[in-house]
Parts: sequence; C-alpha cells; structure tokens
Amino acid sequence: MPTTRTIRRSERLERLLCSKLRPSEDLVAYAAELKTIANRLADEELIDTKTRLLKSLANETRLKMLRLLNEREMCVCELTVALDLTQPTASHHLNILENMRLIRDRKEGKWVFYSVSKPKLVQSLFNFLEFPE
Amino acid sequence: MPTTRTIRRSERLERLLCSKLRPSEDLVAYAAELKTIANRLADEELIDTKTRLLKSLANETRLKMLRLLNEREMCVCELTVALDLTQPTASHHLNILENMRLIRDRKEGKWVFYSVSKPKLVQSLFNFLEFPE
DNA sequence: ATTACACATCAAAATATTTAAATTTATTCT
DNA sequence: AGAATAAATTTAAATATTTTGATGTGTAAT
Repeated sequence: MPTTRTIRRSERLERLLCSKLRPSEDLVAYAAELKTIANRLADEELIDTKTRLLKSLANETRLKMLRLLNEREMCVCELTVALDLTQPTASHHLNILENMRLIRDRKEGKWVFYSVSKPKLVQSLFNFLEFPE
Repeated sequence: MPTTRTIRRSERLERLLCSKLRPSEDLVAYAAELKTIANRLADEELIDTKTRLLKSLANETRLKMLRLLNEREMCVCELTVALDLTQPTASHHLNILENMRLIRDRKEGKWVFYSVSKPKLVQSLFNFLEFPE
C-alpha cells in the first residue's frame, strides 16, 4: 500500500505533467518510466560496489596513503611517520584500502609492507582526480 | 616539542633502519625524507579538494542522481519518484552535488530542473568506476 | 491580496565514520 | 622458554553524515 509520502510525490508528479513541461500525460506510466530509468542506469548491486569503492577513497588519510604506496612499498611504521598517524589509525585505514583490494601486504619478519595492488585502477583514479577544471 | 607518540614512532623507524630493510641509516634524515615525499605527493590543499570531490560522490543516492542527470535533465519531484526519496532528502543531496559544481540548476516556474554541469568530468568518473576488475 | 504550490532550509534524531588507548597476535632474538 | 616488538584488533568516545518533519521562500494562478 502506498504511503502518504508516495501519494504526495505522485501528486507533485501529476501537477508537473499538467504543466506540459513533460510529454507524458499518464501519471502511472510516467512514474514507472522514471523508476525504470533509475533501475537501468543504477542497479542496486553495481551502485553498492561503486559506492563502497568511492567511500574507501573519500578520505584524506587514505588518499595520501594511496599516493605514497603508488610511489613505493612502505611498512606501517613508515606510513605513521610520513603522515603523522598513530599506529592503530594507520592500520585501520590500511585495512579499508586492503578490503577494497586497492593495496596488498607482504610480511617480512615483524614488519608488514604495503603496496598498490591494482596500479592501473589507481592510475585511472588519479587521472580522474587530475581532470582539468 | 615531540610528543610521546612521535618518540614512539621514531623508535620504530629506527629499529626498521637497524634491520637493514631500508638503505638509510640516519633516523632524522629518513624521517624527513618520508615527510617530504608525503608533502610532495599530497599537498594539503590538493588533497582537501580531491577528498571533498570524492566525498560528494561516495553516496548511493548521489551516484544514482548523477547517472540519471547524465541521461537527462530532471526536476526535484521527478528525482524523488525515480529514487524513492523525500523532497528534503533529494534537495540535500542535490545541494551537495551542486556545491561541487557537478550539477547545475535551471528554474522554470515553480520547478527547478537539474542537469550535469561538467559532462566530461562526469564521463571521466564513470570511466574510472567502470574500470575492469 | 489570497491561496496553492515546488523547492530550500532548519532542527533534531538516527546512523556511520574516525580516532586512539588498551589489548592481543605473531614474529624474532636471546 | 621468555622478553621484545610490529602490527592487528577491540572498545569507546568524538565527529561527521544522512534523514525527515516542520517551516520558510519565491512563483503563479485566481
């Protein structure tokens, strides 16, 4: 059953159609069309995957880490010095990047060295970020 | 004056240098080198700008909106129907995208129509997001 | 002028993210 | 085996983001 909100949205859409700013005159058909476009362009699973990728990147510390690791492999203690972080904070952010498979780790003795695991994907990100204007 | 945390970080870095896993043997010089690399690759202003851009994109609703608006101009009430949102929620997210200049608005009577304002930048984003693997 | 309306804005609650002290785990060295 | 130690994990507090009901603003129709 439709909620009050849904009804209110339909009423607004209907008044938009009455205004002739849109070709359609059939409220139900037009609402269905809008939802269909949304589903076609942005299916839930794809959007979820892409949003999680963007969320993992949308953080100053993680973006800096990715730039550093794109330059060369570093262990956690090097990253804490380079970026002025506590060790748990560094580990937390590294874990988020690693979960998204953007970086990988290599253990050597007591140290854990991180590096970019998908250089082409990371380059594609930097290309986007450097987009002019 | 250095904090306890800074001292602890330096001690770890010193032990890393003792392990010979890194060419440098000079703690102070190596710490300075790490910070220099960080600053060169990721100056604060650039990182802040890029992080704000990524944050504006790292949300399911806003990513869906951008895909829809990339297809065609829509007014707020169309977006609320397409994406099943309340009107204030839609306005809130549109405002965030508009603040980042990703979309723009055009007023017609009582309606406000939004569209992508930087198609090439948006295309560059979608290229990155569609990156294989 | 009054009313209706589309959308913006405010305010408060719900939810998610970030941070770091404390602790645990796993490795090395003696 | 025991001590030292790099990093991971846990936990809780601080901070930021998201959501929506209520209200404000500007436009258009009567």
